[in-house]
Amino acid sequence: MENKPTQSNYIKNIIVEDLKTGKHREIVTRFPPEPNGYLHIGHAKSIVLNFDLADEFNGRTNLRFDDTNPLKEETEYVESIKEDVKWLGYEWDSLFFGSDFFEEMYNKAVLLIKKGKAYVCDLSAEEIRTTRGTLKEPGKESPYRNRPVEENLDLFERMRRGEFKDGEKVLRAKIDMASPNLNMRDPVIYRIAHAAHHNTGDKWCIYPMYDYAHPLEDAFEGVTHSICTLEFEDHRPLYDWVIEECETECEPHQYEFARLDMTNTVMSKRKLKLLVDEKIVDGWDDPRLPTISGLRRRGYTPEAIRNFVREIGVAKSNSIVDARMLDHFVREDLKMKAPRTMAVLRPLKVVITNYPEGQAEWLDAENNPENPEMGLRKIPFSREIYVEQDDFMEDPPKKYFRLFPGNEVRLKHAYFIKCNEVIKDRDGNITELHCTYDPETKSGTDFTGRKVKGTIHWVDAGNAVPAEFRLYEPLILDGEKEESAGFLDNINPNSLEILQGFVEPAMREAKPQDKFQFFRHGYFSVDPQKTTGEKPVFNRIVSLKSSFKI
RNA sequence: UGGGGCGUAGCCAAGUUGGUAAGGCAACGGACUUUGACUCCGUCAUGCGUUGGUUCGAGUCCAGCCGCCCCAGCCA
Repeated sequence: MENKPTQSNYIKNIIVEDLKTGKHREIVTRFPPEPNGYLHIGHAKSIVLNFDLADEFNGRTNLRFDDTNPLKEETEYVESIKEDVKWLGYEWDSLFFGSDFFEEMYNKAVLLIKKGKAYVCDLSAEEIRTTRGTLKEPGKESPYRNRPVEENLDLFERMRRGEFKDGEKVLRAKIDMASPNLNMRDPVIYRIAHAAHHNTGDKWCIYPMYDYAHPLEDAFEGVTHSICTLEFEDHRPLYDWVIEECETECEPHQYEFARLDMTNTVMSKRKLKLLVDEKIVDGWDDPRLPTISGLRRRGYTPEAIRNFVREIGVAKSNSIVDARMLDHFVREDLKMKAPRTMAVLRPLKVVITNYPEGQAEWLDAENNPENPEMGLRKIPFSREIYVEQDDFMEDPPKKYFRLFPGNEVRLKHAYFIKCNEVIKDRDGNITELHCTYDPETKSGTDFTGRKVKGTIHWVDAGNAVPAEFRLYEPLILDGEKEESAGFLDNINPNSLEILQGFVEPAMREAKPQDKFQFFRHGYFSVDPQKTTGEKPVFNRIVSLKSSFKI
C-alpha cells in the first residue's frame, strides 16, 4: 500500500504523545461496525483513519462486529462489510465479534453487582424513561436501586436463565440519577431479548447494551485508542466508568471525530434505505449512492477513496465536504492507469467523400500518452465514421473550434477533415455531414503544413461496437441540506442519463470493472450488472474537467 | 449558568511551549497541448465568530458575548 504521509490531526498528536511518554508501546485500534447495514464512504473515513493510524505507528487494527442487538443484525451484513473493508485495501489483524465476549461481559456484570455498582430493576421501559428526568431536571432513583447484592445476583442469574419475559427486568449501573449527563443516570446495561442471535443462536436471552459492551470489547481486545464519532462524546464518562469499575486489565480510551458529510448526496442509513425502498435508486449498489458497493460499481477505486479520505482530514467540527473533491482523487488515480479510447456517446455520421469506398486502414493509437508503457493499439478508419453531435455546430459562436461548415479539424490519431456539406431530414434535423480529408495530414507523419485549433474523437462506422453509456449527476441538487424526508424534494430528476452510442472494436474485450478514459469525455467503468455479451454498458465515473463554455 | 462539543478563505484543514496564518479542493488569469484534458506558472485570509484584557508581540493565554451541533432508546 502506498504510504503518503497523512496530515496531522489531533488523534495522531495524542498517539505520538502516548508513545513518547510510554503510556503505550503498541497502538491498537479497531473498526467496529454493527452488522445491520451496508458500509458507505462515511465508514470508509473511519476505516482509513483506524487502519492508517495503527499502520503509521506499527500497531494493529482489528475488525470487530459490534453485534449486541440480535433484533437488527444479520450475517449477510457481516459478509458484505468484510468484503468492503478488504476491497478498500485493508487487512485486519484479528476478527472479533462483540458476541465473542458475552461470557466475560456477564462475569464483569456480576462483579459490578457484587461491588454494589449495578442492580436489577423491575421498572418498565416507560417508567425508566419518566424517572430519568429531563435535560434540566434530575431523575428519580428507582425503588429497586438498593436491592441487596444477593438478591441482585439471584435475579440477574435468573434473567440469564430465561425466567423473565422481554422488558420485565433490566440490569442497571448504579451511578447518579442527578448527573447533568443523562448517560450517567443509572443507564441500562443489560436487557432481556428472547431472540436468536446471528452468532450465538439461542445461547443468550440477555444482551449487553452498547455503553457497557463497547468499552469492555475494547479492553478485552487490548485496544488502546477507541475512535468513534462526535455524538458519543457524552458517553465517554460512562465508557471510563465501565473501564474503571470493571477493573479491566487494559484501559482503552475513547476519542471522537466528526463523521463525514458530503454535498449533493445522502449519508444516513435511514435516508439511504428510503431511496432504496422507494425505488428512487436501483438497490444498495446503485452507482449514484455513496455506499462502498455503489462507489465500486460506479468505478471509483480504493486508492482514490483512501486518498480522498486522507486529504479531508480528521477534526471535531461538523463539516460538509465538497463532493468534487472525491472526483479530483479518482481523476488523479485513473490518469496513469486507465487506457484512453474513443467513444461516441451521441453519434453523428460523417461521410468522407474523397476517401475511396471499400478502403480501410488500421491506424496506430497510443493507449495512454501520460503513460507510454501502456503501448499502442490499432484502430480502423474508413469512409464512414461517427463523431459526437456536440462537435458540430452549423452556426457556431466565436471560439468554437470544432466542426462547422468550412472548418477543418483534426480527427484524433487520423487525418484533418473539412466540413463541406450538412445533410438534413425533412424536419431540418442534421442527419449526416459530408467532409473531405487531406491524406497529407495523417497522424504520425509530422505534417506541419497548417494547424487546426480543434481535435475531435470518432469511431469507424463499419467496425463500431454499439454500447450503452450511463451518465451520472449528483443525486441531490444544490441547496439547503433538508432534514427528515424533506430531502426527497431535492432529488435530482436527471441523476441518471442513458445513452446509446459506439465504442472502438477493441472494447469488445472489456471486462466488468475495467476502466477507461473515453477521449474528451471522462473516466468510465464497465458495469458488472448491466453488461451483456451483446452490448457493453459503461458507467461514467467522472467527467473530465473542462474550461469550454459557449 | 442543564451537560458535552465546535467556530481559521467559497469547501475541507494544519497551526506541540504566544514570535508575525501550511496544504488540498474549487475558482480565476497565463504558458503548453493531436484530449477546451493533463502538466507548468501565477492570483486567491493585514486575517483566525465577536468584543475587550494580558503582553514588546495573541489564531494560540484570560473574561464576556454571538452562532451552530449533540444528549431525555430496554438502538449503535
